Amino acid sequence: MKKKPTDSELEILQVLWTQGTATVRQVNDEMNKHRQVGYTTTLKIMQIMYDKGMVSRVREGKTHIYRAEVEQSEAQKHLIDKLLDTAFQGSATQLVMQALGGRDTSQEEIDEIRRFLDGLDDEE
Amino acid sequence: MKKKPTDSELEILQVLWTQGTATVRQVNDEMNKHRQVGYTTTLKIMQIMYDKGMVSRVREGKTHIYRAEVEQSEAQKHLIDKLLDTAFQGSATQLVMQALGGRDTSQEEIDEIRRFLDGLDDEE
DNA sequence: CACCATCTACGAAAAAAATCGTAAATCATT
DNA sequence: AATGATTTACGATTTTTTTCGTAGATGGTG
Repeated sequence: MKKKPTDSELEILQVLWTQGTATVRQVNDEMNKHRQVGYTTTLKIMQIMYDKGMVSRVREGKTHIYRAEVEQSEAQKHLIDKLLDTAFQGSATQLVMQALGGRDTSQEEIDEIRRFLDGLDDEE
Repeated sequence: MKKKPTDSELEILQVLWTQGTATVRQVNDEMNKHRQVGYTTTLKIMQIMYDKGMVSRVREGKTHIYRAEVEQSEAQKHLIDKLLDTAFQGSATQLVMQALGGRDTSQEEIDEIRRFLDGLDDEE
């Protein structure tokens, strides 16, 4: 899966990632909480994703139950790579600081990141 | 500037951000270090960006000298917001960890982020 | 079994982005 | 002033993505 998912594809993947599996209707309902999209539009995109191998599906009665075939972490990594490349001149540090600044981050989260950083030290 | 720049626009902005100002040719040359793009293609996109107000330009002899009218940090913030929303379920922490893990981060950078986190504590 | 609601399949259209060819303008040099 | 190189302007084409209408299939219910 080399190529970057489109925005719509990402929206759909997101639903599948959190729900594990879902029908077109479930995905569409979920998307409509955020913005209005027609059912057949969602269906079409999911069919395209199926053709691309980004999702798999099994027939259950007359409906299809979909599952993401792209690892969330994989996709995230790609997107970050891309972002680093196109907007942060490759500096992960800059990205991290921008992600944390200008956004309210709870103390727990900050601590969690500290522990994460501690883990990084050891590995090298 | 509410709307997200396209990928090509970002590539161009990136050059302008680092160089300060640049002609179409300079931008195009820079882009061709990474991938092959025709001169008129770059020109066209920069003209579109000019129409959108994303860049400004001054005439210097027969050429135009362009400058980004979008703050890099502004654009970065938007992009991160978008990314958080579409691929990280809104968790900045997850994004940060993904950005740092699976990538080799130097000790200095880690320390820099630590100091940055220390700064965040105080503010609350 | 007929009806109804819901689903998938298919294709076309619309919208958004990217690419490039051609022509006209500009400038430097002869 | 004519030539040549480089630039901008403009428009057309192509490609990618999104959207949706319509038709046909399926399954449940009376």
